[in-house]
Amino acid sequence: MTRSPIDIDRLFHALGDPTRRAILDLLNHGPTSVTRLAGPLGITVTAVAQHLLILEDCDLVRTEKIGRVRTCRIEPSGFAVLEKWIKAHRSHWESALDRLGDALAEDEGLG
Amino acid sequence: MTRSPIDIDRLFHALGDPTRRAILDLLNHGPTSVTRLAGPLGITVTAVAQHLLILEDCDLVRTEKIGRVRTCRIEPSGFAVLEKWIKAHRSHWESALDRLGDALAEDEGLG
DNA sequence: ACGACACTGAAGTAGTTGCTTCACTATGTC
DNA sequence: GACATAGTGAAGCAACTACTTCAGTGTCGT
Repeated sequence: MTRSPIDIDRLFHALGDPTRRAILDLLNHGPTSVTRLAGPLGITVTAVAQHLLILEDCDLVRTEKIGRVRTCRIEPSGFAVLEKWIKAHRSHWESALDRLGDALAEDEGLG
Repeated sequence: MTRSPIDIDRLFHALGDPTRRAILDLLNHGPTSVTRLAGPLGITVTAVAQHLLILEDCDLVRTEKIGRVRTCRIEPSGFAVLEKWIKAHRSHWESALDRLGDALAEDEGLG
């Protein structure tokens, strides 16, 4: 339904930050709380909460607050969008490889 | 280990900008010059050159200056790094799907 | 040689980002 | 009820980003 470029824009932007990828790595070991994320990352819970908003916004993470604890976990649908983008572009850079081969065969003639 | 090198950091950051992805889209139609990129993008050649430095830095684009014209083309190796990162992380969010399916089923659209 | 062309380098700027601190609410425990 | 715990909201700040303009440098056509 959402095939706008804004989707992939937010997705790449979210993944472009090392702290956010570190959060994803931590969540790969299983769901955990905001405070338990902040510890190993060496930043405040406020900072983690801000990152989580961004990660949730592009469906890389899903969070659910039960009582006073917000439990965070990996949300696969965001990654699916990423894979879709790559799949859509793979043919192009594969053909770039072919073109390189052609260029090597014909050597020159570009302008 | 899946400890992210600086490589993937620059890669995601490069792809996080819509103008840079637009440059890649233009280059998908074949190699072209800096000036010919600047036109459809509606920005100055200086801005394009700055983007190209970033794209070259993470091997998404390769450029070659012949005479006074710098010819830019898709460089597949950067995309290969991206695919490698995804391949390394896919199992994690697939197991997240399993965990989710085991826990409960909220309605969420996944194509 | 001269001017048009393609690009480069430096410097500046408005807007964004990642993080902080402080004050606050809501929940669990005694 | 009192206190600690878990997280939220607002405001502020230093660093960064994407662009610009202006002044070059090198190259091509005539």
